Amino acid sequence: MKILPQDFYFEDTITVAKSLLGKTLHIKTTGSVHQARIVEVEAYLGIKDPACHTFEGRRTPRTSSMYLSGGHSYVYQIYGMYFCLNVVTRSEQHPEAVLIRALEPLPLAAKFEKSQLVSNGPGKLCRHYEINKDHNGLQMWRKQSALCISDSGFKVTTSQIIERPRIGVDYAGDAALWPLRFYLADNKFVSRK
DNA sequence: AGTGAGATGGCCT
DNA sequence: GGCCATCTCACTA
Repeated sequence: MKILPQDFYFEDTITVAKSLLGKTLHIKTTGSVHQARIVEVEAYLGIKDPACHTFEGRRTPRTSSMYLSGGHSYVYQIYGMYFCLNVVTRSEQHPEAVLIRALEPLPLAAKFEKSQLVSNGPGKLCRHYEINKDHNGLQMWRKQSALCISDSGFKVTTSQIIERPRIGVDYAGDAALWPLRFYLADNKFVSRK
């Protein structure tokens, strides 16, 4: 299994976001290892992005891991009951990240069942895979981390990537319209059509 | 199908 | 005190 090296995450955030589509997320929980394909992401562009937690250089305890180098995880709690998983991009001087919005569980069962729609949303996937505050600030380029990402050879072409405005950021004015949500066309596990 | 509200609590001002 | 990068269920039609 080819773990993505840390410098994979040093590129510009939109490039990393698109490149993460089709990659495999490995989640180690107590006793078991899960794998899932990344099928939907969103880019958050740091200090000049009103939708981003680090807009205008905001730096708080919650967002401190966004100021780590690319390849670290950034997990935060939202609405008191959900967690969201991000992968930090670029360098310490550029607190940007990619939100993982949906996963396709692997291996895929022979028959698609609705009950398997457990990871088609940023909060749902963290709930299902038990990703929480303990998974904040991990080095995702190391295979011994509880979270890491590999390239399993799944091919994604540019024409398969749908670009849409991000979800749930209406407070961000114009930025709410920026096409920074990316997902795989025709994938059943994407959070919304 | 589409809309609206409630759950629920840490974080930031 | 108010805001949330969400999810689910109830209700309308």
